[in-house]
Amino acid sequence: MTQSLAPEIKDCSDCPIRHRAVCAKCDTDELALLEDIKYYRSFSAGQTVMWAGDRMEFVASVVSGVATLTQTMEDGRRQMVGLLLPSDFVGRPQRETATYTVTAASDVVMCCFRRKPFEHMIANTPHIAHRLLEMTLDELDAAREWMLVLGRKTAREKIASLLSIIGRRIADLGDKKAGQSITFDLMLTREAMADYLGLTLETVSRQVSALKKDGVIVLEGKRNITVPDMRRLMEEAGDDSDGGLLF
Amino acid sequence: MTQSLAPEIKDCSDCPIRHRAVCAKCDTDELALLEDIKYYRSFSAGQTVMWAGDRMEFVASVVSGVATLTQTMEDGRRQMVGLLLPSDFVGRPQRETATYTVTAASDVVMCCFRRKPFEHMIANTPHIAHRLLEMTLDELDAAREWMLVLGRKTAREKIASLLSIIGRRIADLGDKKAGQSITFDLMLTREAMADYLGLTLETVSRQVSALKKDGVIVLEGKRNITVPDMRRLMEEAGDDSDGGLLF
DNA sequence: AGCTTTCCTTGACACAGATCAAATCCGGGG
DNA sequence: CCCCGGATTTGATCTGTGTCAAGGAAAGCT
Repeated sequence: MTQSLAPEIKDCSDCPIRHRAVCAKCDTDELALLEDIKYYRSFSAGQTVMWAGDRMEFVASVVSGVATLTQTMEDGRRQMVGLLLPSDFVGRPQRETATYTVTAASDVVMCCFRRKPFEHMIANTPHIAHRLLEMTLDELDAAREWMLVLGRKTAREKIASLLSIIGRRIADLGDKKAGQSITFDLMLTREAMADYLGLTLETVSRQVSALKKDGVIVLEGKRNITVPDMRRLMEEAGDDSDGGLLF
Repeated sequence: MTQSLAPEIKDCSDCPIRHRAVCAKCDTDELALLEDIKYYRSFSAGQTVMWAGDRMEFVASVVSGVATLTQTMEDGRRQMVGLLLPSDFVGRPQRETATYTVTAASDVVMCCFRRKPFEHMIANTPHIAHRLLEMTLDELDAAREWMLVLGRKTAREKIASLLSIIGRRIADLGDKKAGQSITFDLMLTREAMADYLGLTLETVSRQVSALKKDGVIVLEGKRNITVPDMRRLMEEAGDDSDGGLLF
């Protein structure tokens, strides 16, 4: 539960997210400036990275692992509002306090930037500002896709949507195509899935079982998932199946 | 139903959204450049501004009126994913085709920029790029707040949340404080409200009636709403009532 | 090994909100 | 002033998902 596990990465040129993170467009000189204000931190599964309302000392990129953004109501109802995979950006420049609670869903390594110097760099480094805008627009699109899931899809479609999205992002660099078989580890508990989908964990469990029974997915243990036919999964998600060509 | 109604605004210095829109930070010279690539368009209530999948010829700011962003599933289920009030930005730079359908909920005037030249300006005008980033981050926060509404709130809380958000934005420049009485026109049909909230229009109607019966709101006609006590409304919305100081 | 804890599954039942169906309201056109 | 069509309200019933409850399985600790 301590914050240990010194990561092996030292140099940006070795970094696994070098070409997708907020620094993607930076040239060598700009990277050198970033190196000055960056430091790595590791979090173990379950650990809270940042509490909503806390003063935000840094912004960061997820290097490895999965983290979640959640919002909680006074009576305890909880909704996940963001799922952070490697290369995703955490924190909002220009804001003093965190709006959401950030939690490590698995062991996580983050590349942190001290907030003030990073804000300064945004103002002076168009490559960073533009990349951040691009990433924020992508997140906004993802959030809007999720609003459709939350507002209009059935429980079964919600589960299929979640698996489909995670599957696509995980198999991302593995250049898979729709229709092929994909295997991945789902790094979320049933409860976290429920929080993402606006369901109860019981309903999540039942629907996962149902998708398994119907052969849409194959489970090995509780978390390792194989999708024999991605197109089938996307149909179950209620997505336009023509969308299979995208991503 | 035609696209007419030439707006009276000609010059940016007269513009009602001058200090809140994407151009808020521009200086005189930059505004002059924007004037060259801008033109006004009017849309009457119900008219579609842009279809999802269409080629996007322009991006725009809403000058007056209310527009909606919606997403539709193959079987017709519909979810609103954005509510565009004056000063909000429409369209995504760097993207050829529209992702969402944009519809005028009331009569709307937009300040449109031809897309290509505008993208060029973003690249060369930090004031615009930064303001756009800021606005996009705000929209992302709004989308995430909405995910909590869609995922975890009851029908009554959803209605109260919608009224609370619209009320706050409308009474925005009218420097109202929490606890004061606010009156405004709700420019949405019950169906549009339902699409925003992930409900059916019947449920919307019932819950609006219930809030009225309980004195949380007062109706004059179908659309004109008075909120005697904003704090009460926010409690009904399930929001932390301390949040009443913000906005 | 046995114990504890955490996560997951499954079943029985309740209820919020959906669905189906009618009636009513209201503004605009003739 | 009456008629028409869309928007809204209201009622009756149905159903998907939540809630409550009871086990089961895997993983870590002593």
